[in-house]
Amino acid sequence: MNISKAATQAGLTVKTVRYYDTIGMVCPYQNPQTGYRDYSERDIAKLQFVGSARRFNFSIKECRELLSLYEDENRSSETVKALTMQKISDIEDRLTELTRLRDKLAHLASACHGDNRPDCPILDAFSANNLPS
Amino acid sequence: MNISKAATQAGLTVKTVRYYDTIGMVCPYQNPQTGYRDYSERDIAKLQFVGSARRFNFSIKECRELLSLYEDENRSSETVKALTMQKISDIEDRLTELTRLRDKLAHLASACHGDNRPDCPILDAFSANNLPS
DNA sequence: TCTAGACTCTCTAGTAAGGGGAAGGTAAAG
DNA sequence: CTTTACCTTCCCCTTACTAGAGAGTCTAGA
Repeated sequence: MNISKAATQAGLTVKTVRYYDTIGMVCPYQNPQTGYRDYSERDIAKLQFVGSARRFNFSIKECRELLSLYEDENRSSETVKALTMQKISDIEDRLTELTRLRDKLAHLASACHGDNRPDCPILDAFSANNLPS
Repeated sequence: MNISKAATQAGLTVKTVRYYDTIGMVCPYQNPQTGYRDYSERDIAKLQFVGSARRFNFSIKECRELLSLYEDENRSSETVKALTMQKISDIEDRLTELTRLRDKLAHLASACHGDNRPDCPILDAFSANNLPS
């Protein structure tokens, strides 16, 4: 299967699929005459797997780890679960941080009348070295 | 004031402060003999301002915009408020997305026993091209 | 068979926002 | 006067791709 069909099957772009080859994550057979890549069903499955994991916020490095577990017939599920729990924890940290930022910005915005007058509580807060700790 | 003191005052690293000079955001006087940067009080205030805005998740580009408003004596607050409301909206979109991801991952993790058996609902979900839409 | 258009390849460069570290000049303290 | 602590520029590294140039290849229709 050529690269554009492979990309479509996996819900990725051609550029991304090619990128996954260059970084050694999903490497299809490559015709030595033409240089064209040829994706097997197994390659497609791997692309889909990586695509899903990426959409679940796993980094490329983590995807590599998950992929090797995915391909290991004798794997145990504990490593996968640990990775996932860690990812959940990362996401929750980010959620906390973003929630706090939103609340602070909303507070500033509510104090700003937003009209043509030059005084602005938002800029005042920033210039006061107001750190969103 | 030398760059390391300026950085400390603004809660930034020296590298970051130097970077803000090279991209033309906060450019101090630079001694033509030694090449040393010399930060004025006004430069420090601008660094603090940018530092705060960055910590509030504004991009460099947005910081530039805010900074020019900050320096404009005849500004009106409506542009600042609009930028802030847009930023709040961006953050809320991200919050929604991350919350959905966390919930889906938590669901998968709860279905995974996480022991030494090789079957794993998390990997199964990924390989099933389960898209976190 | 020829050709047009669609597809593929590699390669370079760019993105955001700096971080790491080398090589070399300068300032301040003892 | 020397040591140490700064400072400078320069270049590469990071993440996860994306854009585009220039050139080769495949396929369908005339």
